[in-house]
Amino acid sequence: MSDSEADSDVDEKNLPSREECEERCQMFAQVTGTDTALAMFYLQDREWNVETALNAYFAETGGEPVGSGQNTIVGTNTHSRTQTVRAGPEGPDPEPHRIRLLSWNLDGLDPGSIKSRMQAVCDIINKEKPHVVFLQEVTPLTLPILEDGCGMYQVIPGGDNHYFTAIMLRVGHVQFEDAVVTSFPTSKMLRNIITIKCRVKGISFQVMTSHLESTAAHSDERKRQLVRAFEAMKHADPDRTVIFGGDTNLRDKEVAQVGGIPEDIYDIWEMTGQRPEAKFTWDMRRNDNHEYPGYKSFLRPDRLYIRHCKPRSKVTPVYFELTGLARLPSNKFPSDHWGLLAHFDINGVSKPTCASV
Amino acid sequence: MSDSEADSDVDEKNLPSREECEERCQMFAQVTGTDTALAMFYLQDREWNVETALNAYFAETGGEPVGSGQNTIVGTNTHSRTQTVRAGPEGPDPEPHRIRLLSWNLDGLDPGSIKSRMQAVCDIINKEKPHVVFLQEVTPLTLPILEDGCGMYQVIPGGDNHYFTAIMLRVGHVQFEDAVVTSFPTSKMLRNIITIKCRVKGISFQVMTSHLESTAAHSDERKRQLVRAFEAMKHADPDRTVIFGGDTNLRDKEVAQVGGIPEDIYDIWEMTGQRPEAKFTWDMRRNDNHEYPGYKSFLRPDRLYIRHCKPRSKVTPVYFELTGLARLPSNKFPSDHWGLLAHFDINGVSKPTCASV
DNA sequence: CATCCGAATTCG
DNA sequence: CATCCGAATTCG
Repeated sequence: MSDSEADSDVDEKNLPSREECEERCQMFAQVTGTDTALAMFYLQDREWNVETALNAYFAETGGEPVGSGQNTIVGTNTHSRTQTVRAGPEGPDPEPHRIRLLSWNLDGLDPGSIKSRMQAVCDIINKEKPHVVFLQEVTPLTLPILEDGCGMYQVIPGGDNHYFTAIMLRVGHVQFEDAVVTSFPTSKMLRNIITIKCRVKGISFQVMTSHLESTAAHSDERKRQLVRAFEAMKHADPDRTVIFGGDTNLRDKEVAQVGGIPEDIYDIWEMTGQRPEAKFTWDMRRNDNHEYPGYKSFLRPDRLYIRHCKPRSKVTPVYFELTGLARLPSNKFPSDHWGLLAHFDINGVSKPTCASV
Repeated sequence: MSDSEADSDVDEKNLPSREECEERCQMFAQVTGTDTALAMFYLQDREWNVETALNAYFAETGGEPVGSGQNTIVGTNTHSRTQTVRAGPEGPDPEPHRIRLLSWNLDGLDPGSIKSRMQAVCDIINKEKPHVVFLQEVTPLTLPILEDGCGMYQVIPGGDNHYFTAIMLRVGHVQFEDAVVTSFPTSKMLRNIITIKCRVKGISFQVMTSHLESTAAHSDERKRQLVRAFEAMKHADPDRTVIFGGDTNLRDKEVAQVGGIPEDIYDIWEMTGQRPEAKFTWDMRRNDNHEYPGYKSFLRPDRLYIRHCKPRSKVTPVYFELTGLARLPSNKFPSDHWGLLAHFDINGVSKPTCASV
């Protein structure tokens, strides 16, 4: 939406820096499953444009081209080059086997310290550099703060008034393919799902976030929405690794009441060992952003689910942690929810040798 | 329990009346699938004792004897003879193909007009003469009223304090075999199931009643109890027709939440045409035994379920009606619930010719 | 500008 | 002697 104001100070005819060229070789090698020597062969004749090089490679080798459909990676790559220059040169990926995803309900509805809370969220995102970020309770006021504060990210909001969800993709590291926003037909709270198809390190993903119907009183609608999300995961292209999550507002008994998690879908907190210290993502015992007299509830509304691609999984969830646990100078936490940071390893990929580091 | 105080005024050596003999011939013919001529042949040499005659018949023809197990029909038959004499002679069964079952929450907890309400219930039972009666909210005060007022019935209570369920069997028409009371382990309201094995017109039944956990707030416990009841129905002897019901306190969505009614179990109100006038068994719009300002709820807490015997069903539910719809002189209804009266037809049995009527 | 839990209670 | 509904509200 407001992602192009910084483009003018960069001459697109200039070649990228040596470090940037190395990074693009790594990316090409990652996506194609080849090596940096071949990458350099394709990139140096195409002004180091990764998309052009990849399309040429796939056209010659008969593989799948990048960026099919209406939304291609052209805009993303342009953005990527701009942003990468603005953010300064990066070295080669220190964790080529690792993919990270953050999900966070930002409590944009609480006006207290809203700007510094959102800036703290940006600082954490920029430090952790997750490839994909799921956000809930973004507002018209907080969206520009997040966009400005996370210049390295492409932001796809799921709404534009009151409060809504958004997905952020790390430019230059996530190849955006397609985004669709699907409303829940019987939601009384304008709830929906954002579904984005993208590639990360050569792996095709479908990432989906939602903020399912809130409060105990709306359990039935929430369960309907959960069932729809599970159905969408099940029916996604088998080639894609599907990750759905966000603020589901779920109670465990509700998951049981809809028949449990479907057979081929897994709760990422559960499959990474059910670490108790990462369980309660909304915990009044530790988080006093909202003070109510008398009660100290702790729940796990924020959840992530994965459905692997077929015929075999390409990533493995390896670690699940909470973030946003530190108080800000205002004495508030960034949100009343903790953020969820999930780490995935790419299966069967060992760290490549990095000759130039 | 208190079923023998009237025995002394009857000489057991006396032969039954002509009408009683005819009735016993009908019963024998019904059970054996023969005719009244053969029945008379067996009965007249055995002092018109139906059980002895039936056992002789089955011993000679290799069929299944009546009254296996610890609880035999001996006691019931003795009772039957007594009660029938006390109640006066009956003619032959005017509806030999018909079996009837009544279920009713009697609201014994409401002290208002309690005795006349319970007497009205007895009057209805004695008029309708259902073979089996399921009662809920019987109390220590109301149990003796029901026992005294329904002398033609054997009463098996499921508890003895506060309030509880009971099953009544029409003596001489229902052959009692066995009764078990099974507590729900997590009930906070002492709820249980009475399970009775019996025979009616030659058909083996397992009849079960319960008063499932009450109030909207205890939905989860109620659903657990429902699942247990369904499991008990499913696992009953395949030879038996199983009828479970009572005040289930169910809302339709709760049935859906436990996965719906199991495949081989049917809701008798539904399978008899879902007659709207027989739907709401607790209807504040029509029943003002309890007056609350402001709300007029109507629900269907009282339900009956059937699981047929294998390999094919022996009875068919044909009609489902409400009872207790008339105001008493006190202006109260017999209970705040209507009673459910279900009518079953025995499959493939046409009315026998009644030569002597 | 905003109040999310959940058992108990109110009130229509 | 007894208060069962259910959405909204309270209060811990």
